[in-house]
Amino acid sequence: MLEHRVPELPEVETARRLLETHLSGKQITGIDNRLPKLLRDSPVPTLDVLVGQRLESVRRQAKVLSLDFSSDLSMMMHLKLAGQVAIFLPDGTRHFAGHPVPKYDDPFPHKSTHIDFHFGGGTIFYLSDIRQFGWLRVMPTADTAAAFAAFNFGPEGTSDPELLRPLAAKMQTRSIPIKTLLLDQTFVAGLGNIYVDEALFKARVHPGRAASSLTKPERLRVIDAIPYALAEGLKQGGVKVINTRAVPLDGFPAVHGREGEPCVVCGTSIVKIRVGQRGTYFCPNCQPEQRK
DNA sequence: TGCGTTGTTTCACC
DNA sequence: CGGTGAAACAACGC
Repeated sequence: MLEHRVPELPEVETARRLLETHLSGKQITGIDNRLPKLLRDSPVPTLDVLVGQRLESVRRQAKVLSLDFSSDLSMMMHLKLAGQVAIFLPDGTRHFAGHPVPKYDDPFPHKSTHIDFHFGGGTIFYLSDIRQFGWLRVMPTADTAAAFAAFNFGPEGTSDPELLRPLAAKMQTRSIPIKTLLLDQTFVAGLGNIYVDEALFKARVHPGRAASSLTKPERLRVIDAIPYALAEGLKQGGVKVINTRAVPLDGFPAVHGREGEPCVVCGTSIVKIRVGQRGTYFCPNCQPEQRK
């Protein structure tokens, strides 16, 4: 079983920072696109128009990135579950965000590396996607606002808990499992399967409970746990790769992917169930199905 | 070989 | 019409 580091918001934000730090101000000198179908529903159906352009900024909303170039063109990008951003600098250092395949010390381009973006000065941005589920769209920068708006994203999960407070009332009106609600990007933007499990563990709420069944203290704990879990992930996503190896932080994730292992809080074995068709990990003692 | 995998969209149904 | 749950979809490893 492949170890997953699926691109959720912390990984996408890490990718944004890498792209902005290492590529902004640089000009694209050439693009080798070996998988043109990644441009799905793209208003401009080719990357060729970006050659010769300079990257000005990199924006993110939820898990969607926009690379904004000179001449008012933007490339929107979604890494979905297996996208990887790799930046090779002329000094030989490599910087990564997203899925762990290709591995950090593999030769590039890897067989799952689909696009090479060559930048002035010898910097290369490799976009890999072993599952080929991600997408790119090229459009005028002026059209990105409408393109972002069309996703109808809820508030950013990284927001101050105070700004997320209105979500408490909305939870009361929904009968679906709290986990399913938190995965809905129009409810709150940025949580994926891993961080939802982590947030609900932190909040001590069973993932399968109907959102409307949560008490007020539970709703507030869930809201507080959303930015907490994302910040924990960002802390790890931002960890530098040392000697071409990613170093996981101790204790994270606390429950996701740890079936049968002891809960870090109480030692009870972590249990895996399915909630809304998703593999779901939780501690049956810390997150009881019946309110305590 | 069919199942599991995730983020997102679509669809049937009440 | 809207909420809900399930299926579909992308590709591939096991």
